[in-house]
This record gives sequence, C-alpha cells and structure tokens, in this order.
Amino acid sequence: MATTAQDRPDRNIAPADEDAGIAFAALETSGPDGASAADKVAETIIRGIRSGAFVPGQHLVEHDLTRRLGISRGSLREALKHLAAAGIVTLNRFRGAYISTLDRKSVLDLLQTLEPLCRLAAHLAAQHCDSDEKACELQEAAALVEESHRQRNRAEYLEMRRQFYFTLVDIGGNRELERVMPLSRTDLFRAQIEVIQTEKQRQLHASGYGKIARAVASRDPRAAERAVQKHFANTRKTISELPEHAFPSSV
Amino acid sequence: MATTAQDRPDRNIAPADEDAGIAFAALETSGPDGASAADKVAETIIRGIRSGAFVPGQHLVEHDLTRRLGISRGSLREALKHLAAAGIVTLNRFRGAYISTLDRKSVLDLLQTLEPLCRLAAHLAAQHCDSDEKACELQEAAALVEESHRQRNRAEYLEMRRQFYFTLVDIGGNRELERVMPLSRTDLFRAQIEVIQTEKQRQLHASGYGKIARAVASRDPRAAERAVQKHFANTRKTISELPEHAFPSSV
DNA sequence: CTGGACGAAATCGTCGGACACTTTTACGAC
DNA sequence: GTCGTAAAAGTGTCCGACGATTTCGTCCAG
Repeated sequence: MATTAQDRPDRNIAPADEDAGIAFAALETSGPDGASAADKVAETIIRGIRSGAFVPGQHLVEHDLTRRLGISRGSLREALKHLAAAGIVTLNRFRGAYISTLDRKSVLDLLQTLEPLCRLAAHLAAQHCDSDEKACELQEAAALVEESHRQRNRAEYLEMRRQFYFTLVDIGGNRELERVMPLSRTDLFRAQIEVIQTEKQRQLHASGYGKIARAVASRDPRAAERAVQKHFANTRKTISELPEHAFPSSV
Repeated sequence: MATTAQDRPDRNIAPADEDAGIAFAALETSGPDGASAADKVAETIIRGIRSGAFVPGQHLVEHDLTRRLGISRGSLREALKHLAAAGIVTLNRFRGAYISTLDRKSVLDLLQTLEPLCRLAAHLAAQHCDSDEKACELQEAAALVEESHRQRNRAEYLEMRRQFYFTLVDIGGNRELERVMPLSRTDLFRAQIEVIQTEKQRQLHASGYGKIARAVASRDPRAAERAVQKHFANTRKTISELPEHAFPSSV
C-alpha cells in the first residue's frame, strides 16, 4: 500500500525551517479550561490544519511541538494518539506522526461514508425542529458559514462549517451521530481543496448549507435529505473537476 | 520480536483462558503492524468487556490496571484516551475512567446511526463481490458467528460478529467505513443484553448474519441492504421487548 | 568512482518518579 | 445526626532516563 519511495513531502512541506516558525506564532492554546492539556493540543493542531499552518504530509516532530506548545511529551503523545484515532494524523512506528493525506479515492470514500450520516442528521433535525428557535439557530449557523465565505476567511469558514453540522446533529438529538461523524477528517481535504477550487465551486459549496438549513426548517425530512444529497452531489462534481495534483499520492 | 520481561502481562484480570487462537489478520492497511503497548491494552479491555470481566459503569483505577497489566501509567492513559474517543469508556476529569453505560435511548441512537453505515457496507460488498472467493469468505465468517452462537461462547460470538462486519467492510473496499463504524461500541450493549435476551431472540440475531452474507453473495445490492434493514429491525424489536432493568440508568 | 558496511545522530516507545490539583472519605466537634 | 476539616485516594501533568529503531553521513574495499 505504501508507495515506492519513502515519504517525500518535499512538495507539501515548506522546506524553509523558519517558515514553520511563523506558523506556530499564532498557535496559542486557547480553549475551555475544562479540557485537558492534550485536548487543547489536539484542538490547536486541528485549527492549524484549517488555517493552513499544517499541511497534509507534514512531519510532526515531538520535540518541536513540545517546545513550541509548551507542554510535555506525554501530553503531546496523548493528543497525537487521539488525532490518529480520528484519522487526522497517521503514526508510523519509530518514524513519527504525519498529517494525514487524502488521495482522490479516500476523499470519495469519505464522502460516501459521510453522506448517509448527514442525511440521517438532516432527517432527524427536520423531525425535531418543532420549535422555531432551533430552526433559527440552524439558519444562523448557515448564515455564518456564508459570511465567512464572503470574507475569504478559510479557517473561520471551516470552523463555521463544522459548527453548522454540529448544530444540525444537536437538533436531531442523536448523540451517537456526533461521535461517529468524521467532521475533523473532512477538514483535511477541505483545507486542501479550498485553495485550488474555482470561485464558482466555492460559491456553490457555501450556498449548500443555507439550502439544507431551509429544508430542515420546512420540517420536511424528505426534503432535508434531498438537500443533503444534492450538496454531496455538488461536492463530488467539484472533486471530479479538480486536477490530479490537488491530491498527494503518498498515504 | 523477543518479548522482554516487561511487556508480559502474566495473566489478564479475567479467566480469559487461552482463546488466542484467533490471530486475526487485521491491520494490514495501517502498514507497520507493530501494535504498541497502549493498543494491546485497549484490545485487552475490549476483550474484557466482551467476556464480561468488565461491566458497564465499572471504575477503572489507573494504579490497579497498571499493576495487573504490567504497563506504565503513560501507556495506560494512552489506551484509555483511545477507548474514550471510541466511546467505550467515559473519562471524568479528576474522577477517572468508567466503562461506558448505554441506556435505552443511547442504544437506539447507536442502532440508528449504525444502520445506514451497515447498509452502505452491504451495498458496496454486493457490488464488489465479483470473485467467489470473497463471497465464500463472508459466508464463512457468518458460519463462524453461528457456530459460536451454538457453543454459547459469548466472548467469541461477539468477536466473530465483529469479524463478520470487518469482512463485509473489507469486501466493499471503502476504507473510511472501517474507521467510522462504531463496532466496539456495539460490543458494549451486546455484552449487556446477551445474558438477558431470550433464546429465541439470540437465535434470531445469530441467523441474521447468514442472511446478510447470502444476500451479498447474490450480488444484489438492494437485497443486501434489505437484509441489513431486516436485521436491524429485528434487533430493535428485541430491544423493545427487553425489561427496563437491562439498561443502567446512569450515563 | 561506486557500493556496501559501519557507526553516530535523530527520533520514537516505554518506564518510573515527582508534584499539583481535585475528589472522596474519615473523623472529630457541636 | 449534621457539619466542617483533615487525611487519603486518585487523577493531570511534567521531567528525566533508557532501550529500540530509523536515518544519514562516513569510510573502506573493490
């Protein structure tokens, strides 16, 4: 399964050492104090991926991260283990942690897996959208996604997108969905393609959330599922149109 | 290779006996199979749940486990973190790790989430079942489930059941499914209800896997999905018939 | 000049101890 | 019996250490 050459992230990783320094400048671990240090580190790394500070294929050296994040190796390893379980980083025994890379098939597999879960989430949300307050909350989340899109703020766009799905699942009331849905993993390929896709594709994707929110607010589960289905069809079409160099080869 | 004197857990906490004949050939995609100590501990705890050595709600004290499993606290905490991400144990800050408990709603939520994933898995498996070899492998996995059922070997039954799903997903070829599907979490409630449900319910559940395997082998994706749907409907019916005391109250 | 053996550096996996903090429990006063 | 406090238990985090493995540079034979 591993490609012929050992990992050659020469294209992905910025060769300049000092370049990584500025990336960590903004990585101040800010989070709810209720979370453990490892959780905060994991959240920081995910934010780094969304913002582009970490790119797929990048090697995460323990000593570097512990120094820059100001935590111990144990806590960092807990965080890396957590991220590896979620599929965001891949651990190679004695060779370290790397930001996971998704090739075209992995992305399509991910979409194929995510779609029925999102359909279920939308279905449940439409069923449980009895109070206008929740419908309003969801539409506001969709508005925030589109707002971030207009501002060209990639990191916030991905964060708001995650928040939208979170709200959708929350309204549905199925706690297991929240645990299972691989939202963080989608951040990986979203962060990859966000800088490659055309403006029209970006626009199409951003508008999908408003449509889903409206369909859910109409309290028609079937319509909500159809909206999700259409959104995924659009995403698949976008991916089919992307050039091959958008996807790293190595896994 | 040579097991040092350290990583030798002299005996597990339960009368686990010598059921290590499984030697399942998983983990082929993750490259270096070298299971870390934390992974082995996590697997041991999951087996303990399947065998009944650990019961939902049980408090896992770090000092106890490190002594009994012969590992360090750091490795144990990694394992607990991993299990917590999978929903098998619940971590309470400063209060420790507990085997997760599933009330009736959680079980129904879990089934609701798992069903579309299993339908997708069956659908893909039916599509990709072009070689007879794979169909045979799946039917053999189903036969092993029923064999364990006849032998009243609960731990092996659950292990074979997991193996069946693993085979199903593997034939389908969607790698993301394997990561997302919350199989270990289902072991939790399976282990709970396995001792409570009636013989007829147990029989019904065990026969479902053979039906799914046959439907997949027929290479009819629709029929495979229907078989999964029916299997889940049966499980839901069984759960609706269970008394309330089958489900712990606290979460 | 090439290629393989050798060894040093880098990095990871695991362990044990240490201290701060929180929760739980035990105990004595009222 | 109730309440407050102190001890005990248990967890969260960090540090240092050692062994294992990979990686890479060096050196010598052909």
